[in-house]
Amino acid sequence: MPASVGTERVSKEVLEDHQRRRVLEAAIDTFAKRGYQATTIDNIVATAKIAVGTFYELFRNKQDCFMRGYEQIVESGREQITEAIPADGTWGEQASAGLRRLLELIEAEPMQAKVALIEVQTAGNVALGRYEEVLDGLIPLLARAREQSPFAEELPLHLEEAIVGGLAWFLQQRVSLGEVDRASLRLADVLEITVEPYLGHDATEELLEQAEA
Amino acid sequence: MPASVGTERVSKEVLEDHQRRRVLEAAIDTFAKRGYQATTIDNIVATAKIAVGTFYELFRNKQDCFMRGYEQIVESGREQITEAIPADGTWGEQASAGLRRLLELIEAEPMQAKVALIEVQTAGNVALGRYEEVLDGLIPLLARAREQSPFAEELPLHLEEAIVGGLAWFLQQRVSLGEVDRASLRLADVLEITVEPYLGHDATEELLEQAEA
Amino acid sequence: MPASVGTERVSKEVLEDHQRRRVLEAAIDTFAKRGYQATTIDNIVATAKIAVGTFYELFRNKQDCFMRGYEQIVESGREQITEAIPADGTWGEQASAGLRRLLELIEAEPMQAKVALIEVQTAGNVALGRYEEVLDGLIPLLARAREQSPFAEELPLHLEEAIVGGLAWFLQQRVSLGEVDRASLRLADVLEITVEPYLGHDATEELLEQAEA
Amino acid sequence: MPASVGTERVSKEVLEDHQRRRVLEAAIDTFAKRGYQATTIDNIVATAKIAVGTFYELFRNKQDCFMRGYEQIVESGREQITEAIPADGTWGEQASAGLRRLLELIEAEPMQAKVALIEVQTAGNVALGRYEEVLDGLIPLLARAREQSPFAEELPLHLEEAIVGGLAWFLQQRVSLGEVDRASLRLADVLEITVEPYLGHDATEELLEQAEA
DNA sequence: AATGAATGAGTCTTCATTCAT
DNA sequence: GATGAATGAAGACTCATTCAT
Repeated sequence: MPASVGTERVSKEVLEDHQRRRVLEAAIDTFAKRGYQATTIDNIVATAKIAVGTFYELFRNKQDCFMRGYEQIVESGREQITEAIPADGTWGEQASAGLRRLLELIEAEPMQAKVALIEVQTAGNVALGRYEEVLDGLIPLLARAREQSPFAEELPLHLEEAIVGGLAWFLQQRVSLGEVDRASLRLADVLEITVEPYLGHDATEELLEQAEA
Repeated sequence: MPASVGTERVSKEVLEDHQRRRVLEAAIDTFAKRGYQATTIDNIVATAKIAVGTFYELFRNKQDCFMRGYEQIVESGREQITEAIPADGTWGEQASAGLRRLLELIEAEPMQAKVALIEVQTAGNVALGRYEEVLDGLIPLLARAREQSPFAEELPLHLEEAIVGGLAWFLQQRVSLGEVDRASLRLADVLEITVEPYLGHDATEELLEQAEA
Repeated sequence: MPASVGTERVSKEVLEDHQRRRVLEAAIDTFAKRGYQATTIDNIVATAKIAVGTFYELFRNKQDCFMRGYEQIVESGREQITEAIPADGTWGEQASAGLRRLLELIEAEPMQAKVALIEVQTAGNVALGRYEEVLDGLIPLLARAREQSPFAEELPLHLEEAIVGGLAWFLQQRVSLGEVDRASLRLADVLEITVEPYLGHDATEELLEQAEA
Repeated sequence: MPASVGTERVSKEVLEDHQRRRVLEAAIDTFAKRGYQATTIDNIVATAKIAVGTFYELFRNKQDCFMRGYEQIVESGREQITEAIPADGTWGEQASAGLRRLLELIEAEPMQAKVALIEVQTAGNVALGRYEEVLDGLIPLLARAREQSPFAEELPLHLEEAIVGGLAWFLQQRVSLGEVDRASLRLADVLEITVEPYLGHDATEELLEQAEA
């Protein structure tokens, strides 16, 4: 009965995956509210309404749970941002669209944002290392702008690193203050941080007007 | 005997202060080596060669000990950097001199740097909040450059915030990789991140030549 | 439909019995490899390729499973040893044949030997009590030799108890070291422990020659 | 102040040792009453009237606690038995005196006897291994009798092993049934198991009369 | 003033057992 | 009849904090 077995197996894995996702949502909320260190397994299972044993069926331990939650946030964020980026746009248009979607995501899911931007730095060395990896992954995307930059010659060697750090810091500040609404978290500010160094003031203004149209 | 009592009290406080400083050094090393969360009171008192009771005589708890250590690092850093800044220089010269001293401090005391740049973010919300305050304290110092900037009109609203975040990120990366020597942690890179946005490429180059002369 | 029901019931019981036997083999292997305490129900069902629920259909709990495994080993051992004993031999010949078969069984099934001789002592008081019962069951078999012993008058009151303990200890040592091959586990040694006290040195030698012929 | 420091240190270690001994007594009682596996740290600390943390100050874990208890029993037993053995006696007289003292010890401290003879076999592989070592340590003491045995030529190769196992088994049975009084645990039986194989029936009888005189 | 032994609350983690499907 | 997901009780162990000396 290979077909039947196959179906069963798949549905089992799917079910487990589905539940893991559900529990991760609860876990992310808990991590966001209490902080990684202050969160206990009991807190998570109480929020997720599962038994302790079930938690350990789904995750190796608290660290594993956190990391999977982080990866889920990053992955889903990446997907949604990629979706928002027009394939045939200029670099500036793509950056603008992607960042706009990023801000929308933060506004829509501030808990996830808190975990992905703040708690990840407090969740031990593994998490911190992964966080650095994720941010470093943005560097090549930024670097592509150099080709089109009128100031290409003069751009600092570590510009991308500085921009990534600056953007992360800017967002982290807003998120930790709970200022995640459209009015506090403006595309203008974010474009000035990330795009203007490459394209200059005027081109950035134009992108902004385009985006708001 | 008010005078006598006064003297005793002062000398007692002075003594206690002196010991606290000594213990803080040990604590900072321990925090740097093991990470804030993994550090136990026992670890600290073992390194400092004091008794547990004495620790609680000097500090309210681990958090208090960490915060005082952090403040000590920040305070001593601020003093030494202030010392290095020429009172009669231009903003660029002052920034250059201050940052140069900062890099020297990081190279001289990598443990302190690790605590002040990395561990502070993992030591709970109080510490993280204070860290943000300290970084925000740099904003007005940077903002003073706007007056002298040829591009004053075009500078982004949140430029300072982005620069501070970018600088912190850049330094954090180097420190966490242990790359704190002169060759890895170059003044050129740091000036490009912090000064160039205000003064432009050429002026920054000049400052660099000046500094290396 | 009493006949039908009867048939069903019998066949059901037979089936269940068959499966239980199969599972017990897996359980015995697991107990031998991991030790009684370290063995979990999950270990057993994984080895036996059955579901947890099925395990509880077949056994009341881990203890019950172990005890049935132990009884199975003892029963099958008893049967095979009985088979090997010549009905018309002298006591010495019967003892020699039975012990020879015992050593062959240990060599053939070292896992079962480990469970029956070692793990049984660590599986709780019930198991230990049953183990003592089984060994005590050997006492009358040995005691039959008194009638034929030239030293009958002088034989110690508790000779059988001492012999049983001595034999068990000797075998336990070999099994726990994995020395269960013919060369390490010699009939000569075993006969000297069990038979010589009754029949003396020369008669035992003769039995040995007979056995090796 | 080296003397003072020295004194302090010694007294500290002595104190800790003293307490450990006190706790071990409680632990031995608990192990004897509930069995090794069923004994929890909480059981022990409740009986010893100490805090959990104190337990872990004194022992690495339950296993460590048990092993130290076992070693203490063995050591103290060895000392007292050695004391009881006349330096200038024949081997038979020494054996008789030593075994007599052993039986007295078992009667006086049945809890210790239970731990040293029974629970040790259920306390995991390390304990079982050490138990075997201790019993094996008796083999050379027994083997010394061969020199004086009239049947030296005919003695089985593994006689000592069998005697040790037989004696242990005999004692274990009595102890597990609680039959540890003089009437149940008779020197006569023990001498017949251990001495008679070497010296024969009559010499053993004589030793017994001597001992009871 | 300094010490460090003692405390016990708080967590993680395992695993026997149940029961809905 | 078989399955294995879910349960949660139970136990080991850590470590911040106190307090008698």
